[in-house]
Amino acid sequence: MDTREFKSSLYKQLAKVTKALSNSHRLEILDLLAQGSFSVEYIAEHANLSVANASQHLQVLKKSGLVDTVRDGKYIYYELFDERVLKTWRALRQLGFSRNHEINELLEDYRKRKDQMNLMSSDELLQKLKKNEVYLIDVRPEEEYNLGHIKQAGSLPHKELRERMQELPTDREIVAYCRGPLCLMADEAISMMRKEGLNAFRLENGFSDWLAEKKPVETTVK
Amino acid sequence: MDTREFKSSLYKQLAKVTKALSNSHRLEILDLLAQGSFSVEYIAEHANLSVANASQHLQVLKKSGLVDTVRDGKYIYYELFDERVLKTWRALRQLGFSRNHEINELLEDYRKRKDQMNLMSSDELLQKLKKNEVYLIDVRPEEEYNLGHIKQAGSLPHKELRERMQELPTDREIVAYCRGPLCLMADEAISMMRKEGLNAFRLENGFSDWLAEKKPVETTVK
DNA sequence: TTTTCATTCAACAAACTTATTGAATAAGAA
DNA sequence: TTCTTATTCAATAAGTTTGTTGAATGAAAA
Repeated sequence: MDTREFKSSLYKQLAKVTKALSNSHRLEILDLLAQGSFSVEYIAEHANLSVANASQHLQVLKKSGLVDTVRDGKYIYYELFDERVLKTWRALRQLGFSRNHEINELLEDYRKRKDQMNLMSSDELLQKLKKNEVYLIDVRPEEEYNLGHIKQAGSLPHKELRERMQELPTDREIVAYCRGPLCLMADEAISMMRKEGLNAFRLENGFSDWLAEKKPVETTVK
Repeated sequence: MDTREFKSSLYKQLAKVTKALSNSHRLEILDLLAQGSFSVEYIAEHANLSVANASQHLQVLKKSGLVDTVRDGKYIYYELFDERVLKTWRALRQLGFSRNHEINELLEDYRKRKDQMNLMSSDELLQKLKKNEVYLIDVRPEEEYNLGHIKQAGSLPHKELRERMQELPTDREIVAYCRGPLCLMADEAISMMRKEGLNAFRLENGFSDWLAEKKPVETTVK
């Protein structure tokens, strides 16, 4: 093997990883797996794919070494291979945001149409939590809340919000969060709560960034 | 546009960037552009592509916002859009190395066959440069040396090494470097010098990592 | 053992991506 | 203006990726 051939095969090997990242459904799956490990069925449902199709995408991610599997009973749980996958995904996401004007426009448009969105930074939230000035709710599905959530947050899944609205305090600021900046459950929750006259805010990013910033979390022990 | 549609289009936009990264030739081009800006012809020659093909790949990179162009006289120079592209490329490269066993095996095999490779870390090199204990050569093409090189390094392009071998000192350690860990010109140079009985080492990574570590560089002023 | 059911596989058509060719464009030099 | 030449474009064929369908696996439960 001469130098040129060798060089080409190096870049081809590297491209195996980037090819695995080059599909929008697989990016959405990675973003979901940043929350914890989930079964094929769960992933399929939450990424809006057929089970067979989700399974195929997951196998691509697995072959490239980005995710790993663990069997527990009847289910096979997929999870990110390690910290580095999360770190790279975050770098890519930021690059995508900065280099693609359309993404920012899309997000801004969306948030404008859903009332003017009230964002709170993670540092501000931390301050207010210390002083007990806010009521914090995690609007992700309960499975994800149980795997880990922001310390002091209660679980109020987006799907149950409408019928459980009366549990929320009317005399305090309410902050809602979900997975990350691309997760829209928090946006919908804020808009619903504001319509009811509640003083609701959205945590700027979400749980995956809270984790990355190494801020306090806790797990629901069964 | 409902939430599901909106979500899909967000991930599709993000995938535009990752798709641009999903080809081995484009990765090789990015690695080259980490050295400075170059014309289409130069890039084509150094990445072993036809000019038309290189032009097409460069346009893909440009459309995704990863690179930018500047015209100077007859030539159009392509360059990385900004620091973030470099940062993301480095994160991807590291992830690729860690997740793809074959890459490490390929590199190790290559270096073993080319005599046992003598690597020197960048901190060790910096120490020795201060004490004037090493003779440092940059084996990249002269164009790249002129755009920026490690402080105190002389230019001795890989192609000219054989006929200029007698310029090298026999009583000191010689350290050679090129673009980055995937650049093989330094490896070939070390192996050639060792055959001539010189005490030659390879800088562990290369110029792009030296830059990223913010170690001292200088530019050839014309 | 047999049944159940989460997951994977195999085959296919449709949609993309890629390298190659040769011609077109357009900026600078003569 | 005409010539030169770096770069891009357009057309094509070969190769790859994707989503769908329905059937096959194979581990756990009954």
